[in-house]
Amino acid sequence: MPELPEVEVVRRGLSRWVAGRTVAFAEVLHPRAIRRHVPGAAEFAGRLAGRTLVSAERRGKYLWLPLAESLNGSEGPAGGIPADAREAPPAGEEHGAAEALLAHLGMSGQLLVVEPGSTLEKHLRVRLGFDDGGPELRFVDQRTFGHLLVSRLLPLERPVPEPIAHIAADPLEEAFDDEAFAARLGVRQTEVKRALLDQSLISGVGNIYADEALWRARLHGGTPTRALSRRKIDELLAAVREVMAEALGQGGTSFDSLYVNVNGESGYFDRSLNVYGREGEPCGRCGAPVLREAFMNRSSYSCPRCQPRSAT
DNA sequence: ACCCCCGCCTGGCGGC
DNA sequence: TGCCGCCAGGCGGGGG
Repeated sequence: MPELPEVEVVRRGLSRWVAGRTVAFAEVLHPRAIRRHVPGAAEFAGRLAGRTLVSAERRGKYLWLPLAESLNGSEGPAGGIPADAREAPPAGEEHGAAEALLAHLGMSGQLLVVEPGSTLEKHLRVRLGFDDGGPELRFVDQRTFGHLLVSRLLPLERPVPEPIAHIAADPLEEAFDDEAFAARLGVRQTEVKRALLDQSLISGVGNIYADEALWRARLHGGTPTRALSRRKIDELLAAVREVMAEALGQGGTSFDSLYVNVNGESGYFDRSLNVYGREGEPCGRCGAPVLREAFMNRSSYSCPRCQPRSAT
């Protein structure tokens, strides 16, 4: 279940293995995977053919690859070498990219870099081949919550694809404004866990890292945001960043083989989770059994002693 | 405008 | 053993 750290691991893989390469063909094997690309599968494939994937960008859980007209002018050498030596230029400008290939992995999406001849994955949805004859990029997604599309890149200070203009900066971006976030929490009529999951306030935080950050900050998710002091909000943001940085250091969280990084290796941060999925197990801080509560047709996990409902 | 919550989709698995 | 139904997840959009 990819959240921000896992998506960042994938971005790095794309940056290393795919950036700078030119698409020879795109093949859509399941129309649902491109359902948000309104003009449809044929248009999607046509839009990508011949374009160079300039770089790999991320905001929250979204990934995008700015598109340029072919950089090399013509086809590269056959059996080409992966673009691992060069970090491609940043989004847009240098090559005038005004469009991007946008991806959201949903809960089971994978972007795999594999040899062209290799066996097609059972849940393969979209396939991109390159003009250098090197490894393909494959979008594999069992539960089809993820999707790909090509869209316009908005000419902002940091260009972002049009469909995600409403997604807030994530807490690992320099552009994330702690003070503005705190101010918005101060006037919201909602609970802190709902706020953490609201991608228009802060992006990239999913159910797992919300629970882990709340545990670290000793906050119950049901606490009204207006009850939080500025200091407590700072603690919470620090906790979010901490848990994400640790996960990133370990290559992302993985509970099963559904999540793998761009080369097919699983992360293992799940061994480090303190409360998520640990109902009944002792809290690592105080020993009280971890509590599981229903939340939005799923679950929240917390320590009943370290995270009392009234804490501010 | 703000906030809440349903529905989307699939496969693994628990229970009968 | 087989089948049914529940559960997981992010997020768009509709309803209140």
